[in-house]
Amino acid sequence: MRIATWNVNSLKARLEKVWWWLDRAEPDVVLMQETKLADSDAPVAEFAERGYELRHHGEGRWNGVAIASRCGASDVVTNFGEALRPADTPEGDDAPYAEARMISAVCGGVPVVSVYAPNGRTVGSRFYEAKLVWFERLERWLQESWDPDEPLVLGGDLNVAPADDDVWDPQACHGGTHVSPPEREAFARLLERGLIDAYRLHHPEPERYSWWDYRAGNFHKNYGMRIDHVLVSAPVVPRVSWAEIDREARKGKPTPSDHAPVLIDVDAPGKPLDAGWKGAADRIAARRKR
DNA sequence: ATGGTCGCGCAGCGA
Repeated sequence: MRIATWNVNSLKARLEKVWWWLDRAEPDVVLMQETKLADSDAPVAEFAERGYELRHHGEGRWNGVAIASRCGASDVVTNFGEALRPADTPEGDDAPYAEARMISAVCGGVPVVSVYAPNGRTVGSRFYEAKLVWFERLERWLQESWDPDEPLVLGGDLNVAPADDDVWDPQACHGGTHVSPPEREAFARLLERGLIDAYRLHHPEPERYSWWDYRAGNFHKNYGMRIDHVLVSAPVVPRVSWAEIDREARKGKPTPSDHAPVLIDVDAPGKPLDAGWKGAADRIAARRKR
């Protein structure tokens, strides 16, 4: 079973790219973020034509998460099992319930979760504080709804680069969001709880990113961050046969998302996929000199 | 290396 997570940066704008990528990677389950759609606008029929059941949770315009699965999607939970609250809800503990950032389902016998952590904007802002509160809510949901001895695959845009190897230039990123100690501690607590970074398990090498700013040719210089993650529980670890970040999906036309999909194969390996990292280092080094 | 680009939606904000 091939499971991917992909911040698509508008599912509506990305639809043609998504169809291309489904053909390319043949994933069984795709955890999506930033669909920017209301549930009523989710392209359920279009996914069904391609053999995927689409489960969507969003209000439109911002945020929005979804799960597309060709091996079933049962027991759907949205927003940590809470009702979405109006966006003008007072700040503080209500922040995790104001935006559509979490959906889970059981696909092919495996519980999967698609999450989109708040960006945080700037360290110390109320948006940053809300990001940390959101991580606390995620932790509590995990504690209440999952036994670490049970299978779980949690994927999404966590908006945290867990280590300095996960950013193109730690000095340049220092002081910003995604790398601050409290954010990294929130990520580390997920690992302490029993989740394992499946990509890192298979790829210890540095300079592997999942997001690159659209601007300034950052993708072509590989100035990025590894902020999209697939975390798996201990029972799943020995079943993960392969992991990749498909940087090919960040290229070309139609316009790509600013994020690349992160994929794992659970049990039997899926279709072979050249994610385009081999030889990229030399080409990138040449570009940086220009 | 706080923006040179996107998406949304029609001005300017969020990422």
